[in-house]
Amino acid sequence: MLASIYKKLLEEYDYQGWWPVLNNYHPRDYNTPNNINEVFEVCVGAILTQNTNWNNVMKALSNLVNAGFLSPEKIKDCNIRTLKKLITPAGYYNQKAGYLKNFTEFFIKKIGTPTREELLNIKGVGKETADSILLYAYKVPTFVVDAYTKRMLESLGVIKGSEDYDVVKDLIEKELPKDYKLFQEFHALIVEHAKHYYSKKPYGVNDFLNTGFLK
DNA sequence: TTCCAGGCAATAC
DNA sequence: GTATTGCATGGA
Repeated sequence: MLASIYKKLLEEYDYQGWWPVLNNYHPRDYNTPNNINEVFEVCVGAILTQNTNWNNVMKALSNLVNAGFLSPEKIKDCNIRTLKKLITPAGYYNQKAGYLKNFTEFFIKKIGTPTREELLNIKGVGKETADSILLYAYKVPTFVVDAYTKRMLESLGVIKGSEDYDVVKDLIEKELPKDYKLFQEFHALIVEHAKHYYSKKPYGVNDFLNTGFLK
């Protein structure tokens, strides 16, 4: 079921090349992020994009880059007010500035790939952000369940919609090869698809996935 | 003008 | 244990 959804979405939208680094998507390149700076950038983006559209996140990331602040050392040492100002376009900047400080402190100490547990212990990193960081920054095959994913799967009748995050995550992972490349593409494709069909109510109207092949 | 976005933590029930 | 609420900008 989920494999056929993935296949259909891939046919429709092609490879997405997530996670964007320096504003660039990179379809079929699964080596990105290539270095520690890019890894850090993906993590920062994952925190900034919480309940916020990517366009606003790009503005915040650009501000950080232009100010020379997109590095662990800078974010760790900078004045919190300065940080808030730079990330203002991403919204919730009072909270997110603190979240970035918390994450950066962890990032500087941590050697190698963090565990999900470690990430979840950081104030400001919840399940989706932790999984985004693992999947897109560290290439760990863990699936990212977002609001779009649940919305789409509910509309398609795959889930009820009231399931907990980890239940949906396990359900998806169970039915697919545990491959970080596939997980990256599938999540990105779901977001792309959902922007078309699951952003406005009523959800799922004219979704080509919902017109017969699943039923 | 209203609605929404690639959630999270704190609080209330 | 589950449901609500506050957080905020910028684009459609």
